[in-house]
Amino acid sequence: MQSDPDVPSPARRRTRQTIIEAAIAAWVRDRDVTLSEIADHAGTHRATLHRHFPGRADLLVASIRHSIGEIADATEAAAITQGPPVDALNRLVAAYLTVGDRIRFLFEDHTVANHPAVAQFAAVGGPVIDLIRRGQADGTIDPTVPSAWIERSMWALVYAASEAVDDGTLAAHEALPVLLRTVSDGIVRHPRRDSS
Amino acid sequence: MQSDPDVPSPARRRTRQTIIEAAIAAWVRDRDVTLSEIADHAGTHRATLHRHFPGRADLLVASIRHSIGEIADATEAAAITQGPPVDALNRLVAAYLTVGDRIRFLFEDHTVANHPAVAQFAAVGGPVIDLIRRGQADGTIDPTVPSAWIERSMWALVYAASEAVDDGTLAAHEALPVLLRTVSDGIVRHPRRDSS
DNA sequence: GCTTTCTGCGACATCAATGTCGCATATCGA
DNA sequence: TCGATATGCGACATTGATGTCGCAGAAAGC
Repeated sequence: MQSDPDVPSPARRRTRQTIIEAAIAAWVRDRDVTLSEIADHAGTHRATLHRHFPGRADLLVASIRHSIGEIADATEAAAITQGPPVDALNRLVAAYLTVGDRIRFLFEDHTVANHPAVAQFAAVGGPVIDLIRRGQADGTIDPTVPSAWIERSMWALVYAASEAVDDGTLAAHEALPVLLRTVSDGIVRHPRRDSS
Repeated sequence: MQSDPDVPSPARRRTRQTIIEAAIAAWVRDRDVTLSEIADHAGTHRATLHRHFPGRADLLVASIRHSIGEIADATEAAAITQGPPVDALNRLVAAYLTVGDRIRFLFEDHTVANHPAVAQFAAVGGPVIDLIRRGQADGTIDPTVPSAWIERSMWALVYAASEAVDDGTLAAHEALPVLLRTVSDGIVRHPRRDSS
């Protein structure tokens, strides 16, 4: 009855999403998980997984795209073109932390991070670099270091914070303030000029 | 003839070290390299590799121990129990950066990072936590965030800097100053109180 | 020089993950 | 209720990495 061959049935879409979700969760914990284990974790059968994703590579690409989409949505919601750069940056970091597991999935491993599908991610990074440069121009963000490094260090700290929450090093409620503090001001205090 | 069965021949030790070195270098780039490729990269034969390390797991453990040893040596050389905490911390970060590739090897992948052989690493981390607490006690290091998080964020930024040098985002000569700057002061500048 | 040791080389078996298929059953949508 | 679709299930072949072995040649040590 193919009402529209391009639009898969709702049921099919649901299992597809379930599998992707399970794959990301499993891959964050262990890059070497078996497709069987992913299928189990998704509450489905390995054969079904193969029906949705012919090969491991296909599932990987789908998971990457899904993650990038969510990170892009979060970035979008942070409205980083609005308001003072530092405020925007705080919103951005907070947004990143909410999708910390996706970020870890994308950058935990070079095989994934260097995947062609992640290259598309540069499109998401553009506005962020613009934001950083804007802050550097008005002096509110450190102009003495490359903007690319600022972006990189942000990612690194968000990554670390997300991981710290997962393994219990940080409590969920303290992660954001602690992260913002470290990103903004580092770890050294200068009592003479600023004792806060 | 066995002059001493516990002391392997010099030649044997050399190839062993060569293989370990090649393994770390290869694993940093790609967690899924074949033992054949590692052997090739070491300029030896796969069978020889198996003579030194019966299985992949053995080579992994040896590589982990080797890396931990070098990181421990670097930490030792930083003399972090000496002098003002902030100075010691700067020396420590600089020392970490010199062994950045080992650090990336150990923490790039959960399979390695959670390996029992890495647990021994807690022994290396003890003095670092002491250092951080010392700085928090005298007010030169941010006392408002957990010391474990400070240590974690240091690792994360060293990791990122080492990676940035490797992929060309940072030039080798600028990596250390940029890293120290970010670790110490974060990325936000506060013109009213400190315009440097 | 000679003996010991280590390495190069290639063959072989093994094993786990992957990918494919056919059929029965359950579930969804009209 | 009925037809189409999606899934569960298990069997099968394939493939690539791994680990083992024996032998011959090179290198190191005395």
